[in-house]
This record gives sequence, structure tokens and C-alpha cells, in this order.
Amino acid sequence: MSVFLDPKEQIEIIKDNVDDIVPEEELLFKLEKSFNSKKPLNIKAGFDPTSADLHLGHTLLIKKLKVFQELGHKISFLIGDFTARIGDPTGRDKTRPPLDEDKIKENSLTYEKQIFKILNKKNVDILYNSNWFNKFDLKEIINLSSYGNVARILERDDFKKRHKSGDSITLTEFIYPLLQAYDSVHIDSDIELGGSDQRFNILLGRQIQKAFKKGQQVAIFLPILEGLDGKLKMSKSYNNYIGIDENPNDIFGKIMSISDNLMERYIDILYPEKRDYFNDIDNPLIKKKQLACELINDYNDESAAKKALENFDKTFSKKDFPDDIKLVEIKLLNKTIIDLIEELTQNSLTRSEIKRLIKSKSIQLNDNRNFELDFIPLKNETYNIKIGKRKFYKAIFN
RNA sequence: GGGGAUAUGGCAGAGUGGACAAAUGCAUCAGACUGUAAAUCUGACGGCGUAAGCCUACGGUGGUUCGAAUCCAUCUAUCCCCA
Repeated sequence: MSVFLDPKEQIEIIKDNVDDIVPEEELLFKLEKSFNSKKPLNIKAGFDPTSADLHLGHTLLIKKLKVFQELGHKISFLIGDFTARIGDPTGRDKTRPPLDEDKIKENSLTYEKQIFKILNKKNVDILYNSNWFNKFDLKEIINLSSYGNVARILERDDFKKRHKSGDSITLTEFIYPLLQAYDSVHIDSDIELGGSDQRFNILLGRQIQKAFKKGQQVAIFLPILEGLDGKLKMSKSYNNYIGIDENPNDIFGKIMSISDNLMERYIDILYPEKRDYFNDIDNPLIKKKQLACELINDYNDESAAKKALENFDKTFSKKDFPDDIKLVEIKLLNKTIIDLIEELTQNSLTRSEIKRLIKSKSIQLNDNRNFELDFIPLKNETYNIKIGKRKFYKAIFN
């Protein structure tokens, strides 16, 4: 595919929703050069396959890659399967536990599969850095290390804190940024994309490229997406994420549960191209539903969003009982209502919790929530049972 | 190698012999309300028991005491200072 858009126009598109471009004039220069020579730029983005699922935070980066792809450039999607064994120390207050190789392999494959839910397959190279680092010998390592500067690394806030408090910092963690930087040398990237927290690592890439007498990449920093709590960075370890492979009903629910403020932030950052469309929606409820649908649409087939919306309206707005609940049979014997519910929920609640829920009228048996602890359900009667607002069961006692 | 400090519920953080299943905040769950699983307000928030109550729990172990999260001993872990 040839590059056809004017570099100045390209840069406008690229700049949207970007925290920083370093150095910006070099970006224009590169775009012009590529425009004149009809040679696409090589865009690098690296991922550590440390967990299996991509979440919305990752999609920011992938969506930006897509922008480049649509502008006709080449994407080098780098999976850091070698470097994952060390773990990126960025923002960490501890050495990461090393991952085992099977897990890394497995995660890498899931990544490959998931990114093409967003990216087109054309013009994308998937690269594994074990391909070159496995062959590295000591001489090369020492040579590469000579470009690393401990004093500079220690200036970084994350390392500074750990150093000051006497925590351990392993040598491999020092080397990590160098390896990431060397990736850029190896693949000869023109641009590297990453979150703002990647500043040090990506800029080091520029230096190392220079040291190896290569062209220097331009660093493009993207904002960090907040998680569902609206405060911390979206991350699996904070359990505040929406995975792109998640069940549409869950995605829908999670979006509905975010605050209205966060919704605006998500729209702004995840759907810059649809800002006008969203701005025209006055009612925040409708807006939020629309956002949920968009998200589900991105990663599922057409009907999924509609189904999730219907499910939400039915269960939460109209408070109807969902109709796809499986009927369970439970023997009455001499059990108390607590026993029965314990069995029904398969011990996911403690008996004390069940008791509390009953006392606070949070368990509903066929519209009846005013029953006492000595209540016994009727024999051979089918009950729709709702526990709290999200748990639904259908049971027949006999 | 020497000296000092700390260890409490999912997290943060009070409590220094009985009133402590342990303040408070966050998170969580539920109820009301609504525009939603937003916001706001209210309540719950170790386990077992319908309940009285019982059991387990303040880093581990062992003691002192009628009684210990709280005192003593010892072990472990973490942090700070000096070398």
C-alpha cells in the first residue's frame, strides 16, 4: 500500500490523543521522507506477554497502530517473549517474579489472535525478540551494557525509590531497558509507540540506535487509561479492567457501572473519531449504553451488542427475570431455607452471608422477599430466585 | 558485623491488660431512590447458630495473668541508621 496522505495531514491525525511526541519535528521530517520516497515507515510497539488477555488499556496502543496502518505504514508488532522473562521494572516497587516459558508462549499466541480483532493483517509483522536475543553472546551483551548508564537509571523515580529504601534491584532489571532499546536497533524502527510510562525505555531506544549508527526512532507517548475505579491505571493486577475477550453481558455491565465522569474520559480516549457523535447524545444513560455497545461491537459480531443491551434492559431496567436460566432440581428433605440456598449457589456464599441477605430482604423467591429464616418453599413448585441484583437462579424443590 | 524500629481484618491505618470480632477511611455487598450496576442516602461487612451464645482471629511459638492485639521470652519477616 502506498503512502498517499500529505505529511501535514498525517501528523494531525497522529497527534490526536497523544501525550507527547519526541521530537515532533523529526516526525514530520520522517513522514515527508516516506511520502517522497513512497516508502512506509516502520512503526514499532512492544508487548510483554505477561498476561493472557488484552484489555482496553492495550487497545489504545493497538488502535493507534491501526491509525498508522491506515495511513499506509508498516507495523512491527513486537512480542517481548525474551524480555518477559525479566519483566519490565517500569513503575514497579518490586522485582517481578519470572515467568515460565510455557506461559509466555501461550500468552504470546493469545496476543497474536486478539490484536487482529483490531488490526488488519496486511502490513503487520509479528516479531518475537527471542529470535535475536537467544543468539546473543557475552561479547554482545557487554557491548550493549556499555551504553547503559547506571546513574541515569537510578534517577528514575521507580528505581530511585527502591534504591533509597534499600530494596533489591537486580542487574537484569537494569538491563531490561537496554534490551528493549536494542529491539529498536534490530528492527530498525522509525517510530516507537508506548504508554507515557515507557518514556525512559523508548527514549533509550533512540540513544542506542544512535550508538549502533542507525536512524533514530521518534517516540510517541500515549495516555495511560484509567481502570474502572477511575483512579489507578487499568491493569489486570488491580482487577479494574475490561478484557476485549470478555462476555458481552459483563462488558456491558462493567461500562454501566463506571461513573459518568469516567464515561466521558473513556469516550474521549477510546473513540476520538466518534466524539461528535457522542457529544450529540444528551442523556448520559443513553450515552453510556451506546459506549458499551460500541465496545462490544469492536470485538464481537454484530448481534452481540444488541443482545447485551436487551439483556441489560430486561434484567436491570425492567427488573425482569432473564429467561435463559437453567432449572435446577433440589431435594427438600428437612433442609432449611439457608441449606437450600447454600446448595443452590454451590457454596459461593457463606451461611452467614445468606442469613444477612435474607434479613435485609435481598433474596427474592418469586417476587416474595418478605420471608423469614424458617420459611420452607413449596414442594414441586418452580421458583425464580434472585439474590442481590445480579444473581439469578431457577429451582424446583422436591 | 553493630544499633534501632515495625508486624493488626481485602487494602490503608487506630488501638498499649478487661468495655475488642477490634475505631476510621477505601474497597466490597445489600436496600432506598434514580437516568444506570452513575450520583446520593441508609445498612451490612470473620465463621457457626432462628436465638442466647459459641468458636477462630491482631506475624509464628511458648509463657505471665482470673483475663492478652496489648506484658515477657524466643523465632521469623520487613524497614531505617552505622560499619
